[in-house]
Amino acid sequence: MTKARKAILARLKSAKQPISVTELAKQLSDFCNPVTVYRNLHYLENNNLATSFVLHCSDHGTERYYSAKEGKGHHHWFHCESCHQFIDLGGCFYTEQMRQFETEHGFTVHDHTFYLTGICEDCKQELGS
Amino acid sequence: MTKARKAILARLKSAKQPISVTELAKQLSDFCNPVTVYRNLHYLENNNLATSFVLHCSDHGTERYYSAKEGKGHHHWFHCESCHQFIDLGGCFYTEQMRQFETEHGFTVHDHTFYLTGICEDCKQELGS
DNA sequence: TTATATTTGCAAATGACTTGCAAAAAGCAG
DNA sequence: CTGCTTTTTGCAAGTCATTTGCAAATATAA
Repeated sequence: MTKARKAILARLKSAKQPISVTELAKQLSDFCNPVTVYRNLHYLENNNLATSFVLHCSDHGTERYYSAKEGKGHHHWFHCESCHQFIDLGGCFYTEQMRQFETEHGFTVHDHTFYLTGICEDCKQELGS
Repeated sequence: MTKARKAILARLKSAKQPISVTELAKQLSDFCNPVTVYRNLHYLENNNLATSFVLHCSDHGTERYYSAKEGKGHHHWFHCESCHQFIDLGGCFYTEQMRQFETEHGFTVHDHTFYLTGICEDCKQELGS
């Protein structure tokens, strides 16, 4: 495992929440090229060391967010469109419902996407709304 | 309302399922410029005549999909990554859960995204899997 | 430690989506 | 209708996330 790869994975782990490629590349800019970040994220995801999802945020547009895969199954998140922090909503609570949809409609689910966007508690206070 | 606008809205209505801007622009290519499609979709969404969401599909990448807003509240969809048809999962079933998350975490939800991707019944048979 | 395979950086491409600007169409007052 | 103001359109060009070709650099294996 190369040092760039190691650094990227380490940053994903320390982040404790999903992080966009743009942000990750910025943070590691002294360390490696953005292209290397993209390529290693693909590598990590293919090798089950990271997961990602695409999220659209009004400030930053549509971006893919990555997090380290460390045992604790699939999670869903709330994203604050003011401070851009994520809040963990806990483990995936849709497995059962997805099974139901599968039998009801006959399709096979390969993936699912769920996330919330809005304003977090702290930002609500700061913005006085 | 201009003829381009009318045509776009008509197509959204006749589609009965979300349609990507790319696809919509292709279908209306004899009729108006893609830029006009983009601009009118923004107009329609701002005026509550259309809704959209961002979906990532392995074949077509990340695109925004639009549908006409005709009374019948917020819906969620399954997207087949083979034939690229959508299957309606019915009205939104997350309102209650979202309220719960809001009180639990103190944030205010502005929007939520949920969709499934996979292979539909018909395509499973055709692909013999 | 040399030969082979993988990874990196750079430059350039892709593709969805946006924007500036001047011409064309739509609305509107008289 | 007709002239005038506002909105919309098309075109060209620009963003921005993400990908790709290629040759140099690094890692891995024999």
